[in-house]
Amino acid sequence: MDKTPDPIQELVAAARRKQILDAATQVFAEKGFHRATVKEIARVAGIADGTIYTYFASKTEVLLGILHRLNESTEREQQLTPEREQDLRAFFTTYLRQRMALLWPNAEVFQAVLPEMLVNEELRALYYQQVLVPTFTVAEHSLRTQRGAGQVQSLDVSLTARAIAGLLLGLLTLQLLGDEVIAQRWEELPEVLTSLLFDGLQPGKETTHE
Amino acid sequence: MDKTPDPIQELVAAARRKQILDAATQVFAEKGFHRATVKEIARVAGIADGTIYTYFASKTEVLLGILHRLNESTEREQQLTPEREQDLRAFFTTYLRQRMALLWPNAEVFQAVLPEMLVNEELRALYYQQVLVPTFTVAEHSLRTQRGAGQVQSLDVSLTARAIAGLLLGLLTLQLLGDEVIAQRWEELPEVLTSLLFDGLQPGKETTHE
Amino acid sequence: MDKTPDPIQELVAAARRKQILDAATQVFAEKGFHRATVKEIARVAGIADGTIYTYFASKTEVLLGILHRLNESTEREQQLTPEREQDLRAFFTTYLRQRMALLWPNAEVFQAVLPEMLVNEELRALYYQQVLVPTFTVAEHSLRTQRGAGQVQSLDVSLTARAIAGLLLGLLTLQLLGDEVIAQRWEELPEVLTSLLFDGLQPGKETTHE
Amino acid sequence: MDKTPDPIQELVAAARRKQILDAATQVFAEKGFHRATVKEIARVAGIADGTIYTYFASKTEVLLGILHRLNESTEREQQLTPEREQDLRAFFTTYLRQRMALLWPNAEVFQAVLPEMLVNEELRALYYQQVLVPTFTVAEHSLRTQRGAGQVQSLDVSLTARAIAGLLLGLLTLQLLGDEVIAQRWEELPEVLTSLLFDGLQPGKETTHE
DNA sequence: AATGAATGAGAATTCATTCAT
DNA sequence: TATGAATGAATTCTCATTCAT
Repeated sequence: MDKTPDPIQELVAAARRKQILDAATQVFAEKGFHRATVKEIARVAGIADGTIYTYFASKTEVLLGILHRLNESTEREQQLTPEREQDLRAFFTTYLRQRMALLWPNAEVFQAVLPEMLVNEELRALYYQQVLVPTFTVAEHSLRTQRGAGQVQSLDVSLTARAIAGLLLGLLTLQLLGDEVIAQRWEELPEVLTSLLFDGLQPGKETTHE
Repeated sequence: MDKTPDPIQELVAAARRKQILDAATQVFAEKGFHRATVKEIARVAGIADGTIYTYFASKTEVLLGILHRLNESTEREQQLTPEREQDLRAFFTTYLRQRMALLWPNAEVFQAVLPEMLVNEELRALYYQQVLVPTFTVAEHSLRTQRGAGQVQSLDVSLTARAIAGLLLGLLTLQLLGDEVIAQRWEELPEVLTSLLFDGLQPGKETTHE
Repeated sequence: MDKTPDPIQELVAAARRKQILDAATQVFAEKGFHRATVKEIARVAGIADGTIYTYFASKTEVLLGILHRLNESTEREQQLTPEREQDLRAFFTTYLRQRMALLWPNAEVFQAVLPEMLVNEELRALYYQQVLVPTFTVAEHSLRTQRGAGQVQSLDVSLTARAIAGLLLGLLTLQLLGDEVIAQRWEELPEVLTSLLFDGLQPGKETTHE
Repeated sequence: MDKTPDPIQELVAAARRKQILDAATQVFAEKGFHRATVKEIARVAGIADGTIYTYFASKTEVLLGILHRLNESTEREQQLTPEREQDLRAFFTTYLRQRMALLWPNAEVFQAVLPEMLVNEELRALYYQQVLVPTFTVAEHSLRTQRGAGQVQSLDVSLTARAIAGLLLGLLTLQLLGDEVIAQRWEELPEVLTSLLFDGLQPGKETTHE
């Protein structure tokens, strides 16, 4: 009478979930949440429409499932963050490179999920709490640590963390909006951004770093 | 056979268009493009459903109408951009303040329009060509001018312009995603960002500007 | 308080009616009753939508108007029928030629009106009473007269009259359905049909008439 | 990935198609194509609106479906046509009787489909190619054969075939337009028409056939 | 568990008709 | 009378979700 948590069943179920979420991510990204139909997702996943409802209660839950998966992978990344002190500048470049390497393949997920988030309270809250807050927290903590060590000047930690996060988010968005310069030179961005954030716009300072 | 362009009729028609676009902007922002119904837009505009089709061929055309309006106001702003040389830093703060003052009230429009843009090729192309390209062009030109005058160090103009645009776009997006810090401290951002971009993250430089 | 039957006004009104009916005939024939819009009819007539309602109570009434006009012209034709006794055969050819000359230009009207008649009781009754019944009556009378004069064999007058009417109606319909043979050889039909109806299909009789 | 054509499913699907086409034929005939609503067709078929779209892509496709069915049954009839030589006259009566027996029960279909055909290019072409052309071809062939055998006088085969087809079509149309004489005496028509076409209108010939 | 046909609520759009100007 | 913008009922079609097999 009890649920027998058959481990094999669970593996199969997990695989099906992944299958569905992968398909949904692709279709949501291509067509957007509303234009994407459950039928199409099922087709891409290679299963019948109805089967999706064995694993997810609704189309919206599928989107939430994508978000949760994103969240899990984000959590794993968080650790990557504060590497040991080398040159702070070098560290920062590495950090950016890491984050962007994570952002790039998730661009599709982001594209799938962002629009609906702007509109769906529940989704937005979930994403904010589970992805953004931890990101900010880690970043703020990192900044504070560096500042304490005198590595970073005394700036507004909260807003700076958000500015850096926003910078990446914004660049990703611009790329999704069709900017080819960003798309083609994505690799160069970590360096350019590091230069921008360390040397600033003002001249005569680039010598400072050296 | 010809239309006699009765100026009074035109005024009335323009007012109706505005009425519809205002209502649509609000409803799209609240519910997103798809969840927003024509009926609801009409209700908010205080007219009958069918009347919308006297002014716009389809729901999508209403969205395009919003975009065109945004485009027009953006065009007007572009001129504001390169103000007189004072302290470059002060100029930059002012510039950011202007742009953000424009962004803030248009947040709703942006929220209404962005999601659909990520998914609708035509819309995306339109926005990119009519809003982003001019913005980048102006910004790049400005940066080049300053650099020529030795005011700005030798950096990658294209990517830097995009970085700054992306920074603002990303911060706006974060705010739309529910970040209250940004929402509450929006006013402070120009200063903080100027500081970030001029002084950089590295310590010991804040004295440079003084 | 009374209606002043200003004769000039009446002329103008009659002209407007004609203008509208002409336009409606054309548009109904092209698009069918339902696909034809009042707006389109008005456009073709060169007036505003609303104006049509000054002259006709509804779109259906416009169709009825077309039918009435057809009826009037049909009435006028009826007289043409029983021409002088010459060779009966020659008379019949002439008769067919006349009727077909009337049918041909009215093909458009017929196309406009027939489909709706098959579906609209009122319209059907009207057409039947005002166009078909008189036609049959005249034809039957004519047949009876000829038969009395020994010119026509003793056949079923009612059904024969209908057969001849149906023959013309059917050929017209076939042509409207796209038969190019009929369209191109419309002129020859009176002779061919006369031959068919007088000589019959059986061989060895064609000599009879000679 | 492939569809396994489950024969039971196919039977069920075929039954549903028939169910829908039957209902549509009835409703189209009663109300005409445009006044007929999908909702009404579904109601008559005893299914939900949406179900119709599982089997037909659009309302127009339902009409095409009716036409295809008509076409298939017409194809089957074509074979019936040229029966063995007996008295040619008797043959012709039989032929007419057959065709009219086919026409009569299809009157409803014809009524449903004709009006839209007069207006819809695609439909018209389809009907012409698939129903009329084969009919003419068979009829012309039959006439030529008979003529070759000296059974039929030397007449214009093309136009004669069309005249006979038009005769039946026209009589059917007159009946649909409400002529009660034709409706009540439908059974007698083959004889009367045979008499008309063999004996002709001219007197003195009725003896020929005897 | 998987299937996919059936469901029916809901949405965009059309258009005959009205009516203030 | 003429106009044509406004109206809103009505219609086609879509698609998330259910459920019998």
